[in-house]
Amino acid sequence: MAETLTATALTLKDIAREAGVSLATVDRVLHNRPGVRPDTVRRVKEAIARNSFQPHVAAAELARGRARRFAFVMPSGPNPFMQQIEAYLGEMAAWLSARRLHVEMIATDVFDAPVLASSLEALSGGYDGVAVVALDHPIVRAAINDLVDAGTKVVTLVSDVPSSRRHHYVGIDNIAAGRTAGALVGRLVGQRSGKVAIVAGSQGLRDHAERIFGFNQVMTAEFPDLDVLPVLEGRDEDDRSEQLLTRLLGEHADIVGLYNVGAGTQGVAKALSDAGRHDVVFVGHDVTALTRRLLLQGLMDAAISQNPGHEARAAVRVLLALARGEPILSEQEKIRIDIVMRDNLP
Amino acid sequence: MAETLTATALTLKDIAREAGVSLATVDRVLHNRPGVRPDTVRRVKEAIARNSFQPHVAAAELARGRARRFAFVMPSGPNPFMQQIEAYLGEMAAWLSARRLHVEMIATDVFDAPVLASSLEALSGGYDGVAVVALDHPIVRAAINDLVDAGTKVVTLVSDVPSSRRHHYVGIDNIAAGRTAGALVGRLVGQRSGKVAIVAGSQGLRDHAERIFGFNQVMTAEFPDLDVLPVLEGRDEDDRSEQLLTRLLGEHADIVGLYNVGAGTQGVAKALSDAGRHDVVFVGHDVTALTRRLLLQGLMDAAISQNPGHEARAAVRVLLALARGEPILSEQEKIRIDIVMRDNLP
DNA sequence: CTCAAAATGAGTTGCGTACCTCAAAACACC
DNA sequence: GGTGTTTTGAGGTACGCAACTCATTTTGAG
Repeated sequence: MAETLTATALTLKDIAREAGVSLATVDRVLHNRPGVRPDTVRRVKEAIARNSFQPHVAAAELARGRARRFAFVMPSGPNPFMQQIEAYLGEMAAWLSARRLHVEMIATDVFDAPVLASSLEALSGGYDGVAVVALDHPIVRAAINDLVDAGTKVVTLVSDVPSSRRHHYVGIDNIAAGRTAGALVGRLVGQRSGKVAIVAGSQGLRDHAERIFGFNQVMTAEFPDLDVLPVLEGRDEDDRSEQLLTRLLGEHADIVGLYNVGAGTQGVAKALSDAGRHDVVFVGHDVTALTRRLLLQGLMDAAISQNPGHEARAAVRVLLALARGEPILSEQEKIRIDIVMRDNLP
Repeated sequence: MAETLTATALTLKDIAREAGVSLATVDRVLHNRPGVRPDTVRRVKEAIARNSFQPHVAAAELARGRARRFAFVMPSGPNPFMQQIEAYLGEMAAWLSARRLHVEMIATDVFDAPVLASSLEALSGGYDGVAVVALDHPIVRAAINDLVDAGTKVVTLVSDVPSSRRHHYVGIDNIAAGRTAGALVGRLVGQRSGKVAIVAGSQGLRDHAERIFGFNQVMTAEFPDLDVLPVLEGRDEDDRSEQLLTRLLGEHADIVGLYNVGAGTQGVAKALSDAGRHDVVFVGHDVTALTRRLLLQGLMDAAISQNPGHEARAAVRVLLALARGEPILSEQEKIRIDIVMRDNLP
């Protein structure tokens, strides 16, 4: 009836006795310090495994003395999504402080590869962990690898650099996000047939390109009656997005669906609204003050959300687990693709 | 450019000096131990607040020595959702063990109020925290309150007992879940008009009643063309749900939507399938092996999910935070209502 | 067998808090 | 002013581990 999920608590001393060595040797093995014969290492590790020994996190943390320092390298300029991440980190202040963790925000131009790379290089040595919203570019990749080689734990945030040796990626699967958007547009359009517009920041951005790819995948395969128009590149700017979309709406009276891949939402909404096209199914990304309002008004139909709060906390937890050498709870740290409609607005 | 989110680390000794008292007195204040003059308490608390002092979690945890014991009181019998929660707790074994936390699963008949109540009473004193899937019944409420009075931290899981003095509820807002289901059915049905069926376990279950309430709210307000039929009570059993629904489908040729509020999904799917009614928009709850298959097949259109992994972890984290006297990260522990369609299946 | 190098043992200190004891001081009351 | 009670101080021990020193043992090469 009652079943215990955890073992009884052993200490390093017990492991030392078990392995027939001294505490000092166990310590050397545990921290990969030199000067232990391979055979002895094996014996100690076996004793650890045999008893499924876990070092007491609290004791280890207390003993190491120094506080840990993490840096969050984020885009400069006003970006609501990033501001939310920052705000959520602020909410964790007490949590961080109780664990003697220091988190610093570092703003830089993450869209300029050399600038970003030098910002990263500048961090070397000073931090135990770095979370970075990274551009996928060779020079950035090299900077990340340098950090990793210097012993710093690195996680990419929101936008990944899969070719680098970063320890972890905290963000969504953008192809799946695009697919989800496609399915939503297609399903919500219903019986009608017509054209579907796409507004993106730039097809050069990895995440945007992936979303568009996923979106087209679904549209082609499942909604052949819907005709996807060429992508408008609004550069995530409101004005430009509005102009481009306004022109497109004028050219095509039969647009029934719209996928806004990135930011520039304000402009997209204005174009739709001014053209009186409230019937167009409008799917976009992220829950912000603006998209929340648009959803409630009914102008926007659904938002694909990646929960900035979760991303911020996951990044911190992953960096901490990496720094401590703990395993990562991958299920917990995986960022899910949330579909947000009016009635499940968080 | 760089901005620090945390303060520098003080210790209790610093606070003692600041307040002009001894360490012992600070300790007494911090742990609400008797024998300190109100005026002195104030001075100490002021010093703590003035420096926004946070006790070092690791040190506190180490010093207290005893491990913490938590109990999870869950339904006996084969319930896939509960099995998932249990599985996720198993995945946390290393995490729990590194923090010297002991979690025990206790199976009982949670649908029998007296049985559940006595199971709860039996826990008194033995545990630091209890998570319980609770029926909302006066005798259960009393048992929960007794636990709370005995100093045990109590969280309700999945199903709440709001009238009790439980410290926290880990689960979704079921009215909002019902509303979301309603919006999905309405939107996915599209232009068509017709009837909508509801299959529930029982309207006596709080969570089911709340979901139906939310569902009807949305249908009435936003989809007047859809006619909601009386609720079928399938008791969460496959056979019964299938029979009832099969009859209903026979009686009404114009059913265009279906909301399955609880379990019995297998039966509901069979009824739909056997009747050849693949066109009916089918929205249900929870992502299990079955609903996953149905979503991929296209027989089911969307599942409202409450992420059992998140619930399991949140319950543990909340109990731990309560036991330590730490603040709860409410954003983090809030269980979101996930809309799962084929393309964002987790 | 010798000797240096490598491996290991033994021990210490400190991290910040909890929890405890005992004595001293302050206070209230008559 | 004396009494008893309440409040406070001073100090110690323990928690489990990290990180270090230094002495001792073992090993392997010549």
